[in-house]
Amino acid sequence: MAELDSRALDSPTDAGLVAQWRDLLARHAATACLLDRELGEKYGLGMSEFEVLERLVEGCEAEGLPALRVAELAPTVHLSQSALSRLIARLEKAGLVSRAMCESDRRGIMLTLTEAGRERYEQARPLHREVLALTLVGEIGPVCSEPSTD
Amino acid sequence: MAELDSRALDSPTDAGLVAQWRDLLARHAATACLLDRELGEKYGLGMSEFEVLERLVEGCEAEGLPALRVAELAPTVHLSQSALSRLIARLEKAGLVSRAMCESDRRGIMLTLTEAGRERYEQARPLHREVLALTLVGEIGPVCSEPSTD
DNA sequence: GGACAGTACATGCACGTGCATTCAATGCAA
DNA sequence: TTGCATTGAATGCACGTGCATGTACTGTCC
Repeated sequence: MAELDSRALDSPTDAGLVAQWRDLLARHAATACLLDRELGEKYGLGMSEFEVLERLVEGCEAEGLPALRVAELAPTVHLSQSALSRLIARLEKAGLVSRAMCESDRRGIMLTLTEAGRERYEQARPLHREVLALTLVGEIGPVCSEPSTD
Repeated sequence: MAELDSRALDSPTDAGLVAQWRDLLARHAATACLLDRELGEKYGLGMSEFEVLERLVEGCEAEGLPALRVAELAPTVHLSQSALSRLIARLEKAGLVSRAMCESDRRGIMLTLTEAGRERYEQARPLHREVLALTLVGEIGPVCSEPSTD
């Protein structure tokens, strides 16, 4: 007879899902916001910029190559293709990466981390880890640290 | 002698944090993207719009009041004050909520869910739960469902 | 009462994002 | 070889967001 109640209730399963989702949302918001603020303030990097630099470092170390294709990078960062393209343009303008045409497939773009790029990454990493340790451990506590709720 | 290695390595703790963060990022991206796409396509609601409607429904049910102050709503949605203000303006323009001056404190705004607003929420909720069930359970699997990676 | 700091919300502005489109290069088929 | 669908990446555009600011109102201290 539940259909008589216009305010349908969540099943226990759904309630759990919603709780999980809200916790995830809160953690994401807190971490992303703090990360953006801190990295931006101190190193001129956004969260995604840092992420891309990190993938670049890892990718190069893993394959021993000095460069990585944008197409390889794309699936690992959660950005649309256009957003990634512009992000890379920003990094290049900042002198942190350099774009070069890929010889084997001239549609592709090879990304190389510049010396400045690697340095910037190495400098920023401790702060990045610090933020994660701060926001990812323990209970989410009270409703904490929304954007502009310093 | 770790300082001789220019590529500092993460401590085991940090590595775990990073893994946790990446999982969270992936889940958030997948869920938020799908949620936005589905709710937007079928009910003309963004993820945050739905969230606000839901808080409104819950808040009213909890307090038995027909209205909620924006200030009460703010800390529960992970949006800046300005973003929330505009989101509410959108909801009002769509006829889903109505804004009224708060008598006890004339700076405040009382939000009321319209009949259309409640209906829209009730209609959209099953899809919302469906998406959560789809993206939140189990391992994150392969790098899945970035925006525009249909 | 009058001045003033603080709060609640709205708005101008710059910016990052996604979608749709465009352009170049590739692979395949006829 | 020519023609055509496909892929990699860049770009025009609209839109949602955060920051800084503005406006209205409240409470307090004098």
